[in-house]
Amino acid sequence: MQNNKVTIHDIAKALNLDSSTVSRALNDSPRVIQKTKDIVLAKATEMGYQRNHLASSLRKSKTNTIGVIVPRISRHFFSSVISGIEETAYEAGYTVIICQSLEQFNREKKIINTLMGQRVDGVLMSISMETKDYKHLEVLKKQGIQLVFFDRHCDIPNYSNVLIDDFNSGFEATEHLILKGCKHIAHFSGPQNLEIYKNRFKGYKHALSKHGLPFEEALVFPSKLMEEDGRKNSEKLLALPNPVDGIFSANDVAAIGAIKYLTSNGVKIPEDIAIVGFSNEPISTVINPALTTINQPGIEIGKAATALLLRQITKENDALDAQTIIMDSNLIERQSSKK
Amino acid sequence: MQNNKVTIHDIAKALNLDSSTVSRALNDSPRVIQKTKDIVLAKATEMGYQRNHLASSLRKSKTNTIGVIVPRISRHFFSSVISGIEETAYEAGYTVIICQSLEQFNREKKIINTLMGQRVDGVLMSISMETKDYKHLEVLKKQGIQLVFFDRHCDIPNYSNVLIDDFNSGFEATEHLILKGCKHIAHFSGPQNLEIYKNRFKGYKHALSKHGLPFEEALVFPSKLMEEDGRKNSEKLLALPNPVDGIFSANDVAAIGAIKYLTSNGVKIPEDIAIVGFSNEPISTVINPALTTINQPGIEIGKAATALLLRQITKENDALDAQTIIMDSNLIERQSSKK
DNA sequence: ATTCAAAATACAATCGATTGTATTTTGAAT
DNA sequence: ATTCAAAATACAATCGATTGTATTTTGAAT
Repeated sequence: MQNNKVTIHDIAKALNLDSSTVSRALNDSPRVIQKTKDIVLAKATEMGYQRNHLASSLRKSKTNTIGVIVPRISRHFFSSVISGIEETAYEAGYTVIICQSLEQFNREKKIINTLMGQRVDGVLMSISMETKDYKHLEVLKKQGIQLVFFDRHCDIPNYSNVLIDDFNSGFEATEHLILKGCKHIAHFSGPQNLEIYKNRFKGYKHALSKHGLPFEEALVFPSKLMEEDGRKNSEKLLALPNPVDGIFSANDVAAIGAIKYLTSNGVKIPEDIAIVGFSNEPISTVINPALTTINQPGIEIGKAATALLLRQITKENDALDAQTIIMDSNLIERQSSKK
Repeated sequence: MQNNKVTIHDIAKALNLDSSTVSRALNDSPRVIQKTKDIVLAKATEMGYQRNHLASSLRKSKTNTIGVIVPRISRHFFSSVISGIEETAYEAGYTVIICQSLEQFNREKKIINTLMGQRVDGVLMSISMETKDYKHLEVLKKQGIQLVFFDRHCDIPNYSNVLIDDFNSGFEATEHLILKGCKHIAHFSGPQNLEIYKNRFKGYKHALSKHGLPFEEALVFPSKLMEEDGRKNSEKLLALPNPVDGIFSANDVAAIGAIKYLTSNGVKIPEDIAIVGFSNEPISTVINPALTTINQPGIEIGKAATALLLRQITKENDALDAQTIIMDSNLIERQSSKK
């Protein structure tokens, strides 16, 4: 009928006990006899008691809540990371608050503030494309809130990371194209303030140099890697005097844009231009031709990042050093590069 | 250096004021003179004060937090609804906690419990495919927590909903196939405990009867509408004595599975079999042939559901009746049905 | 029956912010 | 200078759970 807000005091009154005993009984404390625990538990269930998480957290100054910030949850890679995070967090009795920065620096800052106000015990994040300034992250750390980056990290000391080897994956993607016989390989690069895109780019350059191919600035197309960027880059690329025969795109979405534009303009993929993407988004298997890409183990990254964060949260002294965990990634060959 | 946990008491001490005055100053109360407000605000900023949301919510018994439960965030429809929810909630000063049931009834129940423990002010949800029992939702309501369904609702009285007209959309999808000349139209149906799938199915039947086509039980393929289900249904469907020339799938994912299976088995789409999906997932534009589908305005549904929930939360008397809002949906014609 | 350590439970303070009521300060009017 | 209502600020209780300390109860040993 009415607002059913049962507290431990109500249970205590009903049983002629003190609220402290009820609290200890509900928390299975050794200081309360089993018989009392049974009685309290039965009464709590009967009265529909729900522990007030706010009051409990306030008193313990521990919320058992972690915040997660991703650029956008609609990216399959991020939603699979989140699934991994939830699984590990849930097993450890933690609640997860998921937030999207939508690639906007201002939203990222506001989210950090909200999460601090909510007194989360820790934060897992992948920074936005616009993030170049890290003051908001230092504030977090100063508040004693643990922070672990996954995928899109910051190259600053004393922060923990769970990553894949972007340099090596970029290298692998590019070398794959070279081994397929490509000689003029373009690169769709992402914002260079993000380490991941910087490293994929470096891997590309390294593969060229290892195989004696010249690096040409004109073959590098920087963008935010949206589908539209993939189309526009492809248009420019077709206008180059020296025809391109391979593309390594720093993500799948831009690669998809390229495939759509190129095929509808009569370019044969992979015969004329072979393409490799990055992330193994589900659409990479649906597009025709299917897209060769680098698989990132999202769920495992989420689990590892959460496990690391929880270790940092529950350690007694704050002496646990920052660490970086590198997860395995691998190239999946599909039609778009099968020459 | 150390845990920077500034409270209103610290500010009060530093300024030789009472904490109540500091609290009122920070909340811009008319009971505090502007000069004092300025001083307090400056000091709060200087000391790096962050309001403790837990303490504030506990005292006010209002968290300004809403919980969102979706089957899975990786479905584009749901992530777009979430974007709409976040936008409206954020503008109104609410924080959003996003949870995934992963289509599991047990997870849904646990999530409801967690959200009650977190003392959310309201919940927006789309139920899981396994949900047939609504006791956990009644508990929510008894606790005085407002609930609004979107998309996957329950057909029980006194709950608010934001929906599209699934019956009519199912009708439109099927009639579209009929107008394209299809005579033997199969239906990939979803779990019939969910109203949306029941209504899409009803729409399908209505279209058949309106156009004088017989309804055949053998042409209905019930499943959980995963990609694999689409493949398996297609396999069975090809084995039917009377060849099918059209498919209305209750979601895009199963339709994609069908397109993949059928095209790789030499069936021409749309010439041999025309296909219509449901939801307008992004992959429906990437698949070849592109999939005709029903567009659901995710962002608008999210906004409308949140606005309705907030109205219910902030109304004084609990006399606001439950209401159902129907949002516009429309058929998008693509290659998969262009005969 | 009495003693007394151990076991069980009660008391009371606390987490940090809010808010109704009480007190002090301000400054215009005399 | 005094008065006094209005303005500003202080006092104290409170939200609900937790936890260190104090008190009561239990039951074995005498």
